Amino acid sequence: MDIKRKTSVKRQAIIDALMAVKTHPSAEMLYEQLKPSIPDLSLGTVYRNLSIFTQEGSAQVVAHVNGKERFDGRTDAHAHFVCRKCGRVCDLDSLPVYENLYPEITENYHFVPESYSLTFTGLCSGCDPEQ
Amino acid sequence: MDIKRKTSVKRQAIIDALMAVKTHPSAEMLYEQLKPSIPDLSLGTVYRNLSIFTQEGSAQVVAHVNGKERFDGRTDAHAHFVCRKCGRVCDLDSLPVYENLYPEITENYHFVPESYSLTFTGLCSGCDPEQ
DNA sequence: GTCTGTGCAAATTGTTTGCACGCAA
DNA sequence: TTGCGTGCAAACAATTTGCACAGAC
Repeated sequence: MDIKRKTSVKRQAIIDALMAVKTHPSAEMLYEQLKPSIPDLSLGTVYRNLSIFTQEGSAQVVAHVNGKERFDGRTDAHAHFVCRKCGRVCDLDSLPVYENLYPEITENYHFVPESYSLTFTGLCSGCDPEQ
Repeated sequence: MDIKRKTSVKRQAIIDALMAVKTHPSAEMLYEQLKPSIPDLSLGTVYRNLSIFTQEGSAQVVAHVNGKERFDGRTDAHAHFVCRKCGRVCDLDSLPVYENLYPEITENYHFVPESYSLTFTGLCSGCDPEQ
């Protein structure tokens, strides 16, 4: 039995914005982005809806940068890169996928994996002094 | 030029405890563990030193569970498993290591990886209803 | 003596929540 | 009309920080 949800302009705007964007925004970044077009939006609503999306599986937390959760509207398995200097979070496509390790983990540890996250940390192209 | 550090009984006790333990404790878990043997230890000191260790590279944050950072005194590359029900954090040894992907990432994205984290989430052996 | 380490408590800050009202069904 | 959705502000909780003193060198 699913939880009843009504449609809502704000809820839809939040998930739309999250899916349209590649910045893996924090709740506040989303709020700032949407505020101009939805002046009566409140930060609490962004938090509430992000929490719902995360539980439903339509969004996920992909990183913690400077103490803030960063969200992703993509739900397919893919890796991320976090710049330790500027805090940028980027998708890394074209990397191998690791669901094939699930059986090995279950066999060796008797844990049942449901998802995984692969995150690389370092300097991004804008912050690497060598570039 | 390194930052000057004096030796300190408490600082040593904190890193010793972190390295001796496989629970990937939070700051408070470490505090509770050490408090009996070091009655005048303060939680702020645990936080301060964990922050130093993390910056130095002698410890790392390996997960966020229920809003709390979880630390690891192991610095070699290895994966982790986080139980979404009980919050246990375990090492997964014997999984492949992914530093070999660094050159590919640099070539494709012009990012310079310095470390990575591979974390599986699911149910642990104590929480899986099938077991 | 100088400078780092620490206890303590207050401050900070990301996130959650209670409440009254708005709005979809 | 019913009950979820939201603004607002207060509450919460993890973490950080200022300050005065303790201890290492």
